[in-house]
Amino acid sequence: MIRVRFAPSPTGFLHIGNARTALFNYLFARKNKGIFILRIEDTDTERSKKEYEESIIEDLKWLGLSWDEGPDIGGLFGSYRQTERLHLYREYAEKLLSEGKAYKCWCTKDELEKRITDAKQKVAGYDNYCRNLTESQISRFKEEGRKPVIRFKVPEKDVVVNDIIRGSVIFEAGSLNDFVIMKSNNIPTFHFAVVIDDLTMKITHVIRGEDHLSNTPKHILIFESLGYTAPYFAHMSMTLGKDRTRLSKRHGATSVRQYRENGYLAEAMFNYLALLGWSSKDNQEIFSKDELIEQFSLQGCNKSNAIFDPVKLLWMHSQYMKMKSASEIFTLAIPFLKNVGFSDEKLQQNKEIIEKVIEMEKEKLKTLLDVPERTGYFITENVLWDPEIIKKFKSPNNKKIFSEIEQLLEIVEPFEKTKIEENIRKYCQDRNLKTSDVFHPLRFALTGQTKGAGLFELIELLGKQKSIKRIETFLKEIEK
RNA sequence: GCCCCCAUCGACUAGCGGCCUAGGUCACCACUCUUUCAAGGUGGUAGCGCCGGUUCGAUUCCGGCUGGGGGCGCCA
Repeated sequence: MIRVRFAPSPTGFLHIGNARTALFNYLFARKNKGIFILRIEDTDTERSKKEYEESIIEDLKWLGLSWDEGPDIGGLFGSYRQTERLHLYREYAEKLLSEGKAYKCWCTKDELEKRITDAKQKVAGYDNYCRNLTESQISRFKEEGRKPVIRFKVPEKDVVVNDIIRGSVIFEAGSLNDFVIMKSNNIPTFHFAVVIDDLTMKITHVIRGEDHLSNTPKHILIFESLGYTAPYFAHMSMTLGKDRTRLSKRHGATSVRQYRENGYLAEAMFNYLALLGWSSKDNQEIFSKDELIEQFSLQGCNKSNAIFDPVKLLWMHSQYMKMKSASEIFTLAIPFLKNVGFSDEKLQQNKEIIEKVIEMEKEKLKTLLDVPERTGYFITENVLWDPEIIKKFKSPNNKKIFSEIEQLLEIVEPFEKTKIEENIRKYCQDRNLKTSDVFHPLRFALTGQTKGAGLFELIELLGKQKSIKRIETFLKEIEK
């Protein structure tokens, strides 16, 4: 049985790059009918926060991921929160200590710093000083009240990482120095905790970012020292920003939370992320979740880093918007409509008309955030006209046109789009007016917008009363 | 400084020695449709980083260089 995990540390919102890692793990698990595990790596007691754990879980669920074992649902191999498994790490550390595969290091920060710069070593970092301390040295350190860390005694041997995506990667002996596995506060470091957890949770495949490739020898060595074989590894390419540096604040929205708040649909994000660093052989771009699960393979993963392109995401997103029904979009857009001030009552009252407008505008809606902008003017009581644009329509001629159109609308029967169009076009012809000289100002008067749905269906939907009222108000406005 | 990974249009990618005059998607440009903004349709610009090998033949295999990314923490 294949078992994979996604192991975020709760030190911030779910990052897009991490979301992609989670997604690949998820796809791999589902494809192979395996188990997907969520594990919280909260051993950084300084930065970890419970709220972040909650938000990460929320965002993963929103994205459409589900797991079979995790901190929120439990499982046979729990706990799934590292701070709740501390006894385990201590147990294994003791074992290594007693077998002479690890040792206590009493060095202070200052001492370490000094020794490292003095030595000008090839390998940056610790010089394994505390490997061979005498009894008297140790008792002196104890008397001084020093709190030791536990370091792993790195054996002098080559380590080969057999990576599913990258092939075999060789790290030569001597490129690693003794690293800390237990901090002085008796909490494991990341390197130790991952191994113990992957071991005890029976993880079969470790799928993670390439930033961990260089750390993998450490993990393999720990597995071996404990008498186990390491799981399979697959190091996926990194997600970069436009300038080929790590995706960061500078590049705009970087957390899935932000995209969610900006009105993105989870399915589109899911689809886009899956295509970063992975592709099917047949040029397909739009995939349902099931298709993705069906077609995913680690062999299809690209080795080179991928740049996150919000523009392509947006295009893909608009494709998903088109696939949604008007009523689905309405429901999804409710929070965004409320954000601009429409009450629940108001929205429910106008549900039908909003859905009609959505139907009309659907092709143009790129995100849910566009919904209030493109439908709000239908249900608002007071249209707001941009004073700058109003200026353009202030001519006496326009006043005449508007009042005549008003009268014309008064008598159109039935009040539906073809009839309205017929009448207004005839009016233009009779007065020898260019249609565009009438259509554009009219749209602006009715909606306060210079863009939007087809003018005549817009008028029909607005209704006779509202249309006339708006023209009247607009006339007063341009008389000012 | 040492170690590791990577390298096809601006971006995501297909390509796994001859099917390549390098294909698709986004973006971009042009045309088209059109009462606006879009969307759509049609067409187009644009790429194998460089230098050496191997081979009858290299985008594809090997080496070097260059460039980009990552790691070397009592962060994860």
